[in-house]
Amino acid sequence: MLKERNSIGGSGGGGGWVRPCDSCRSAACAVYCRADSAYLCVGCDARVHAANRVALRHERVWVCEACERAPAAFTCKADAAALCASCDADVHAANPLARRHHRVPVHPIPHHQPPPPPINIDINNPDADDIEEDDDDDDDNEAASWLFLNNPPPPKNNIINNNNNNNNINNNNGYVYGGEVVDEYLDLVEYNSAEDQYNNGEYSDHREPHQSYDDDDHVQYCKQQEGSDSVVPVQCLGSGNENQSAQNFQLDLEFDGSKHGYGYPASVNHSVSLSSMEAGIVPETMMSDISNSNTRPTKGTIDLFTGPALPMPAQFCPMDREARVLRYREKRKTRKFEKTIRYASRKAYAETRPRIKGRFAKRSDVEVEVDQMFSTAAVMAGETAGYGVVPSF
DNA sequence: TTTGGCGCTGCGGCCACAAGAGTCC
DNA sequence: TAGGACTCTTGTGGCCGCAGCGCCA
Repeated sequence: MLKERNSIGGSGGGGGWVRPCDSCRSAACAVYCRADSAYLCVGCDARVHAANRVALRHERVWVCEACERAPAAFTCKADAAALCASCDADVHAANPLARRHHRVPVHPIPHHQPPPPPINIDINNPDADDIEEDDDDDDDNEAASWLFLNNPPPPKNNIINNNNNNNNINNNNGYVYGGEVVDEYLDLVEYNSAEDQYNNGEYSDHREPHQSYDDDDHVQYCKQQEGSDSVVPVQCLGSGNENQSAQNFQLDLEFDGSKHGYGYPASVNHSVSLSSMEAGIVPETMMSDISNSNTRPTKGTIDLFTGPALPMPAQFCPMDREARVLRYREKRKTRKFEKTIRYASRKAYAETRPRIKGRFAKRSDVEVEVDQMFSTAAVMAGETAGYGVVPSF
């Protein structure tokens, strides 16, 4: 299993090349082995460090996700990224918001396992050592949950207190996002990153094999959760409300369109105000493509109940996942946060439309007649000029 | 230390209507 | 099956109201 890696476009990184794996020389490196002083791809890392017990104990860290050339030194929770010292300085000196990001020194990847390390959650034993031993570990696991999106988030972020009877609100004021939680510290970038990860199916296998479950397992999981006195996972909101639990879980699955084998995952309409942002204009000719290629459910809704659940492959082959990761990275590089104008003609019309206190106002008859006169004159002029088509904006 | 007032900032809703999308015949 | 008529939905920008926050007395 590969670690989800969100590279951040720090000025300290990039440069157009990625350090290749020191072993195979073909794949991009993913981890840095301090003992070997070697940069390895995931495949070679697994192969090399599974060779013997000594190698098994090699201390490894992730390669910086921004420059992908140096070992990571810090983990930024808000960016959900492991960065080297240089990229960390560059990225987090960019603006005051970035400076507020909570960063912790990156911890080495523990005893060799297919990264990321699984977080064993013993529901019935919250005090188990597998979860957290202290606050530091708690923070680390939280960071890991962001960094290693393949993992389920640790209970801290994913729980609510039964006694508080809070629905869809966790203790950290995070936002529940399809069973995951979007941290309050996350700005638009992170939010969109998470969205893109969903859209790209990056969350497809965010559960470890032993933690992946089907509906029956989920029911069992919820029952276990509900049997717990202290914590209840977000997926199992409302004790005794199996329908709610099932819906939440179904929501989670719907986000993970890859499991269904859909060409596109279930799209979710996220309303983000971009009024202050520069607008990029999408040529209207593209709209037909967009409309045809992405059938959307009703605005603000997720199609949860239409049709039976499709069979889901439990695992993707490594090549498939690698391709998906590459596709995601490409998409991330070209991602734009500007407001996208889908219909330039509508924009032009809206700008010329009469307003009253900012609201669109009805056009008076005089204005309509004037418009008709102008349009007629324009058509006439176009005909005399030999043009039979009135161009759209 | 607490409370109330004030200013600033950001977000969401509202409006009309052309154009796209879908349905029916 | 193609195409016209019809209905429904979407998207567009600027202003206002409101909530949240910080500052000060």
